Amino acid sequence: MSESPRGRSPERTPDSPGKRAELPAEPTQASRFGKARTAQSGALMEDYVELISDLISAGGEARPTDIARRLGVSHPTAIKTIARLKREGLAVAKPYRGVFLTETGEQLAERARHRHRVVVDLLLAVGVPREAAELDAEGLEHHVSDATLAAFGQFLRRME
Amino acid sequence: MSESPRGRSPERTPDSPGKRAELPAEPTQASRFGKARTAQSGALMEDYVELISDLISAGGEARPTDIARRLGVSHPTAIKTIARLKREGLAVAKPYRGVFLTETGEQLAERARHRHRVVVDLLLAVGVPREAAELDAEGLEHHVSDATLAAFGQFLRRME
DNA sequence: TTGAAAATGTAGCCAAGGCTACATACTGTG
DNA sequence: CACAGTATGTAGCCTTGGCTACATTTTCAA
Repeated sequence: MSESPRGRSPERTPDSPGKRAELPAEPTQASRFGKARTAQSGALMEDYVELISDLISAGGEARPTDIARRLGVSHPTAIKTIARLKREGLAVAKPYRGVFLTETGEQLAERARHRHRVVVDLLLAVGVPREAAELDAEGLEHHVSDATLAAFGQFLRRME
Repeated sequence: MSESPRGRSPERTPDSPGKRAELPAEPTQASRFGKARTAQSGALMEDYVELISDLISAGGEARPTDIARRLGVSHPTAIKTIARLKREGLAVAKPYRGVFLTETGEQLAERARHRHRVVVDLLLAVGVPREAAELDAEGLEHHVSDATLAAFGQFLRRME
């Protein structure tokens, strides 16, 4: 993902002011939404690298079939995504050999894992039942900014 | 979104047990991911209905161009999504007239708005800076389950 | 009242992320 | 060692969510 050749072109239709509008355009909100949406892109990649990292730790290898099963997708889907991981320099894999992470991929996995842990802990700390916390963290973790993550960390430390 | 004719077919490849795998398949995790991913689908719809509702409240009408600008997308994108909103019975619109929400759409908007508010409040309550809270809530709100939302509410009430 | 500017709508393209169906490589047992 | 049964990989299709380019309506100011 990161910077695909399409992306949000910085010069969109000028979208001239518009007399009729009593709403002040509010460019702030646009960037908000834009941010949220773009961020969502890397989410899948993170899930993959995190899982691959886990599989390797747990069993010494990460095979497409296992990855597919764990993510609840068909194996072609997994393979296609792994190909993208390779394209983006996060993973390496030779045909019929397992998948491995590059240095970059491992770092991403580590960060994802950390974020996941903090998010789950925070949810538990504010009283979310364990089950829901684990479930929701999966979706939430990809939308937590560094600032928010830092705040979570502080909150958790403050509560010990 | 909801139930498009494609969706996750319940009978996928049986993906037979597999002898070599020391990892226990863990169907739980698969559903976790699946859940998170599927949930993500409705996110865009919610953003739209919420925004349309806001625009109507604020200015009496919701026009595609405003919607597009506020969401940071091109107007054809907005129009296309609005068409989908109509298909799914969340909105109505006659050509060159503004967009309006159906009863269902209004309800969805209300729920989305509520969720958004609670999420922002919770973030603030645990010490996330206002700026980050507003920004992140946009992405987070769509991944908060009812159970988690309830827990957030309780936490906030407990702290008042 | 008319015509240019803005808003709206349409067509067609792209990538991501899914899936099914089919083809190929591996591997382990008989 | 051969071959059946997995695991891998490929091809082709679909929907969502974006975009640009172009066409059509509305609107408003002269």
